[in-house]
Amino acid sequence: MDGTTDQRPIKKSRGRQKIEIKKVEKENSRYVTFSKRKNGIFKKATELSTLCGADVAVILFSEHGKVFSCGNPNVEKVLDRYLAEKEEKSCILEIGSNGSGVTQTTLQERDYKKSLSRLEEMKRAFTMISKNSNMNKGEFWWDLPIDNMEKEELESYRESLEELKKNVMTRIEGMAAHNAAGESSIINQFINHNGVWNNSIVTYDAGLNNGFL
Amino acid sequence: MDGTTDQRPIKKSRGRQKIEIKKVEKENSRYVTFSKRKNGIFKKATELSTLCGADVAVILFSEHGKVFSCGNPNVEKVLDRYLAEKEEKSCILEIGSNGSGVTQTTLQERDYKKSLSRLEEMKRAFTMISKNSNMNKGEFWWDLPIDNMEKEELESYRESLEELKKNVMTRIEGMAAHNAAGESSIINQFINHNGVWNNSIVTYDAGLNNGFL
DNA sequence: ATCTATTAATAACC
DNA sequence: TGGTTATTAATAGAT
Repeated sequence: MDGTTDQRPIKKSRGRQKIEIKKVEKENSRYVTFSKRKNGIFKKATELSTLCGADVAVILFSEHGKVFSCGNPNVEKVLDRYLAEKEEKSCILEIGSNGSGVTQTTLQERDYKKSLSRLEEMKRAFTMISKNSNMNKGEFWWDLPIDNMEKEELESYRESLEELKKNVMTRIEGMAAHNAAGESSIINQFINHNGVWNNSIVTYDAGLNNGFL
Repeated sequence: MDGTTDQRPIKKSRGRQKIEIKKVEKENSRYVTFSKRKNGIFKKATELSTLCGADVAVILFSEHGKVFSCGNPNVEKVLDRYLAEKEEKSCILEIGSNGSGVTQTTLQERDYKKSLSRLEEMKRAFTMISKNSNMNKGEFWWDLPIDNMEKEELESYRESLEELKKNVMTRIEGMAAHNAAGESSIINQFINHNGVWNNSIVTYDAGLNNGFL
C-alpha cells in the first residue's frame, strides 16, 4: 500500500491492434503499412521457396507506381515460365476450340493485350503529367508543347485531330440527354468496349486448388 | 481431491514449433507446408493491396511445377505493367549510355520525365490497336469510336482538341521549310527534349529501397 | 480439415 | 525511415 512505489502498469504502447482490411485512411500510415507488409510478404515468399523448393515471384506496385519485386530463382525466370505456360495453354485451348488447326493468333493476342496494358500505363502517365506540369484541370496532355515535331508529322497530326473533332462534335450533337453511368475515362471506354478474354490458370479467387500441387 | 475430476494439464498439441528455414525433409509435411503458406501469402498479398491501394501479383510454382497465382487487379495486368516498365527501363538505359554525366534531378522532375517517356509506349499501343481493330491505314486512335463517352467528357475533349489543333496550326505556319533530321516520332521528340533519368526497378535482394514508394 | 499452443508478424508509438 | 512493445495473426504438429 505504498503510494510512492508505483507498480507502473503504464503500457509503452497499445501494441498491435486489430484492424479492418480496408484502405488505410491516413496517408502516412498507409505508406508505413505498405513498407512493412511488403517486407513481410517478401520474407514469406522467400521462406516458402526455401522450405518447399518452390519457385516464386512477387511483384508490387505502390500506389504511386513504384515497383518492387522479389523472386526465386529470380523474377524474370518465374515470369517467363509463367508466360510460357500461359501461352502453351491458350495455344492448346485454341486448337481445341475449333478444329481448324493452326494457332497463329496467340502471338497477336499477346501483343494486343500488351497494347491494352500500355493504355493503362498511359492513363497513369497522363494523370501524372497533368499533376506535375502546371496544367489546369480540364486541360490534357495534348495541350503540351509540340515544338520539336516535324512538319509532316504535324500535318497528319492536325488532320487526325480535325477528324476526331468532327467525330466528337457529331457525337455530342447526336447524344441524348441521358448520361449513362459507368466508367468515364476515354481509355476505359475503349477498353471496356473491346471486352476481355479469359485465360485462367489457377487463381486465388477461384478458390479451388484441388488436385495435385 | 477427487481423483476422477482430473484437472488435465495434458496438452492437446505441442502447438506451433519453431522451425529452421531450410527445405522441409518429409515430403508430406512439405506439401502441407506449401499449401498452408501459399494461402498465407495470397491472403497477405490481397490484404496489402486493399490496405494500401497497391497492385500486386504473386506467382508460385510448386516443386512439381504446378502454378498458382494471385493478383490485384489481376495477375495479367500487373505482369504487363511490370514488363512495360522493364522495357521502358532498358530503352532509357540505351539512350542514357551516350550521356556524359550524372543525372541529378528532383523527384518531381523524375516523375514528370517518366511520364513523358510513357508516351512512347502509348504510340506503340495505338498503332497496335489500330492494327487489331479494323482501322484503315492513316487513321489513328483518335478516330476510335467514342460511343460511350459521357457528354461532359466529350465536351472538354472537344475543347482540348480544338486548342491543340490551334497550337499545331500555329506551329506549322511558323515552321521553316528545313526539316531537321533525328527521330521522327512525336513522342521521341518529347523524350529527347527532356533527356534521361534513371528509373530503377527495385528488387528485394537489392536490399535498398530508399526513397519514395 | 480441425484444433491448439506457440511462434511470427505487425499496429501503434517513439 | 528504424526500434520497442503489446497484441493479433499465422501456422507446426498432431488428430
